[in-house]
Amino acid sequence: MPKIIDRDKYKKDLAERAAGFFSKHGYAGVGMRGIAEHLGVSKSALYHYFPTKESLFLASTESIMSRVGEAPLDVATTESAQLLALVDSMRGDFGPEMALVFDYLRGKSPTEIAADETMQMSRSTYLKAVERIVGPERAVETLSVVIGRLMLDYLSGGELGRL
Amino acid sequence: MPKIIDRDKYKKDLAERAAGFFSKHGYAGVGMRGIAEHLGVSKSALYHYFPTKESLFLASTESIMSRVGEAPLDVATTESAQLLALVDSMRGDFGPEMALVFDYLRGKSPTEIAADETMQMSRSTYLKAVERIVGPERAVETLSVVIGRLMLDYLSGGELGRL
DNA sequence: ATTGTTTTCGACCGATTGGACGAGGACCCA
DNA sequence: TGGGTCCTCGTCCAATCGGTCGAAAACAAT
Repeated sequence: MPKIIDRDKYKKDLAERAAGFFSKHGYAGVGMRGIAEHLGVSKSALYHYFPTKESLFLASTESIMSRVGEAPLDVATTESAQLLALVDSMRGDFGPEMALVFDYLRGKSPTEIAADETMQMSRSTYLKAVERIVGPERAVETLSVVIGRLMLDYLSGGELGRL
Repeated sequence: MPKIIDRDKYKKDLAERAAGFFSKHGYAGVGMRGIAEHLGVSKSALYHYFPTKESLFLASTESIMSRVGEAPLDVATTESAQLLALVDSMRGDFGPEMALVFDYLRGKSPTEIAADETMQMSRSTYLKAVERIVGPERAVETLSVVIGRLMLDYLSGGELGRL
C-alpha cells in the first residue's frame, strides 16, 4: 500500500549532502531554504525528514565524523610513509570538516565535549587509524603530530606544514 | 570644542570585547543587537564606530590574533619544560580562539589563506614564540606538535593530549 | 549659559529566518 | 481503476536580521 522506498537511506543521503553545505557556510550561516535548494528538494520536504534545523545539523555532523580515516593501508611501506599517506588522504577536506566540528562544539564545555558520544566515536576512529600504523603506545602522541601537521597546513594555505 | 576622548582606543576596546562574543556564537550566530547588549552600548553606537557587522568582525579577529603567544619565557628551565609552559599558557582560550579563526577563514581558498595578511601576522607571531625556545630550524616542526597537542586537548575535552 | 561637535538613543525599513500547514501529486497494492 | 500512504509543494506567520535616520544627550571650549 505505501510507498516503500528506503526512507532511512534517503534521509542519510540528505544529511550527508547537507554536511558540505553546513561546513561551507556554518550552522547559523545557512537557512533551511538554502539547504533545500542546494539539495534540490523543497523546504517542507526537508522538514518532513528532520523536525528542526538542529536535528538536520546533528545528523550531518555525525555522518561526516563517522567516515574519517578510512584510508587504505599499505603495509609494505615504511611507517613514516604510511603516516604521510594518511596525512595526505585527509588533507583535502580537513579544513572544512574541522570548521564543521568547531561549529558543532561551539559553546560546549570541556566536560561536555569529553562526554559527547559523537566526539567519542570520532576520536576512537582517528585513534584506530593511527594505531594500525604505529601501535597502541604511540597512538595518542602520533595522532597529535598528524593533526598538528594538518592544522598548520590548513592555516598556512599549504605554505607551511608539508615537512 | 568636541569631546576628545580616545576614540581609537575605545574602538579597539569594543572590538576586543566583541571578539569573545563572536567566538562563542559564531559570526552568523550573533546579531548587532546582541553584541551591543553584551557590550553595554546601543546598536547605533556600534554602527557609529563600525560601518558594518563584517568590519566589526574583522577588527575583532585581528585584535585576537595579534595578542597570541605572549607568554613569559623562563630561559633557566629545560626546552621541553618551556614548551609545556607555552602549551599550558595557550590551552585556556585555544578552543574559542580557533573557532573564531575557522569562522574567519570560512570559504577562503588555500591561496587566499596563504595571502591573507592577518593570518600571515598570526603565523609569524606563533612561529616566533616557538622559535625562541627551539631555534629557527625546528620551529615549524615544533609548532606543528604544539598545535597538535592543543587541538587534541580541545577535541577530547582535556582527556587526551596532555602527554 | 551658549555654541558646536561627538556620541547615544529608539523607531523604522525591507529582507530573511525557522517553522506550521493544508492541498495536491506520486506511488504501491488490490 | 480505485483506495490509501507517503512525499512534495507553495503559502503564511511572527520574529529577527543588517542597516538607516533624525532627534536628544553628553561634553569641551568660549
